[in-house]
Amino acid sequence: MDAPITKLGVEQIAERITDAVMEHRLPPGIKLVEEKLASAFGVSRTKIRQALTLLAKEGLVTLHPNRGAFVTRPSAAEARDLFATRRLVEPEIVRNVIKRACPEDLARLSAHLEEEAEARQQGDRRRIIRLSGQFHMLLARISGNGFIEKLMAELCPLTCLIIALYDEPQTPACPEDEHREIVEAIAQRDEARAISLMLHHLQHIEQALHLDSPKTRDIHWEALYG
Amino acid sequence: MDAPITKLGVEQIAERITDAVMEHRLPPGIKLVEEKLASAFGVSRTKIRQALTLLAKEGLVTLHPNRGAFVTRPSAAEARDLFATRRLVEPEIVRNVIKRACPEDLARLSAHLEEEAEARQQGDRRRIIRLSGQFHMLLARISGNGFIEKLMAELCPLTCLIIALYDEPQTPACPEDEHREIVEAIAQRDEARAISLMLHHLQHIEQALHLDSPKTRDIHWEALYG
DNA sequence: GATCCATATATTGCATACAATTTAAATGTT
DNA sequence: AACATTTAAATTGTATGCAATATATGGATC
Repeated sequence: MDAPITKLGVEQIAERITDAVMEHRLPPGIKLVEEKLASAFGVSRTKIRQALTLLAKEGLVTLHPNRGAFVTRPSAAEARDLFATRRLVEPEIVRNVIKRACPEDLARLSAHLEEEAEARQQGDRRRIIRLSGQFHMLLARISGNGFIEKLMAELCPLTCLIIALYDEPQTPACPEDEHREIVEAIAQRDEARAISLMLHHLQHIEQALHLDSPKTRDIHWEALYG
Repeated sequence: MDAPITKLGVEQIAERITDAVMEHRLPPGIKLVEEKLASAFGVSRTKIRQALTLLAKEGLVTLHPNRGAFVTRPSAAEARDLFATRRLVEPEIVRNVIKRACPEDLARLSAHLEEEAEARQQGDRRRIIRLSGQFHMLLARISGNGFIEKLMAELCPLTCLIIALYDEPQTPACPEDEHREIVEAIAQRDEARAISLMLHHLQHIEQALHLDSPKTRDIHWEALYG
């Protein structure tokens, strides 16, 4: 992907691949050939292999024995389970954020909203999608529960994947400024409102998906290298 | 550990180690030397390494760069976060189990209770601890949400680890027959009662811990090979 | 032209070898 | 004896090589 200043660790490789998936640069179903990744990242296959097993554990990648690693294509059922989980967990995140957020945390949230606004103005759809996911990951981090943070760090990239599969091609990534409203409610310590906004936000994302129509969306190979 | 009939896969190795941790055969803080594990499982270090990175991602193992892999010693704060997460997730599991459990599932739960009773009668404390954890993992599996199942598959072994660190040495693993009561309430489709029992159950486990006294419990090396 | 089979290529799975680093032991000094 | 310093052993981190498997290619047959 680009020239390695210093040798990348397994985690960093996994993170790079995750970012690529979140930005829809790696579409669901695409095969990840170890050798290609190895030369791309300037490391040996051994490390790539470790990164891929990590990503497989996260569910972002699916391993087919003797056949290789593929970016996961979540089923509609899995998509529903994912949103059910997020509806369960994210209200708790909001509660804890309201309890524990210090001024610096709120500043970080504001800064993130700015980034999102910027990406939206520039029409940088890929960055919008990634940042939308990372907003929820940031909230999870601020909430202070490492287990929930880790869970969200898995669910958000998967959500991006689901959007890639089931969303209408040119839908605006995250409906408008719902993130900003959530942050405002948090800043005002209005728990009920913040939770309600969060749940509606999740509902909007899920409703925008076509989880019923099993459109076998294929990979646009030509667009990949266009 | 024992003779490999067929070559073990990475996740099987991770599973074996997880079981050993759940049964308190591998105490928190102990070092896992790659070479030792490799010869024990009859595979090369490459595979062990992959298994360890997996376990590290789960949090069951902590990787110190250039120094090796150690069974995690969860802090009191992490223990509290873990139980907070379980209190959030397990009621949802109970709800879904009541919704979706078919007769075979209930039979499986009964069978598990029998196993637990047997282990308790035999005074096999290690098996009791492992089975107690696996009861919750079984519920999670029956609940049908893969993400929650995976989460519980991480939290339960960690709970065993926390018990090893913070529980009084000879406390009865899981307080009596609370599992049986939960299963009964589930079988009767009594959601409110089942959730209440589950929450009390978790509370009992957590209350039995001494999360305040930071007793630096060391490893009893002599007992390990006694 | 489609289907089957054989061969060749590409890719994965795994163990091993070696360099880098840490830990333990040995030696010397105060 | 306690402490610092050097030397040796053990262990991790990484790349590479080779066998096993899967995929692709190229006829041969119908």
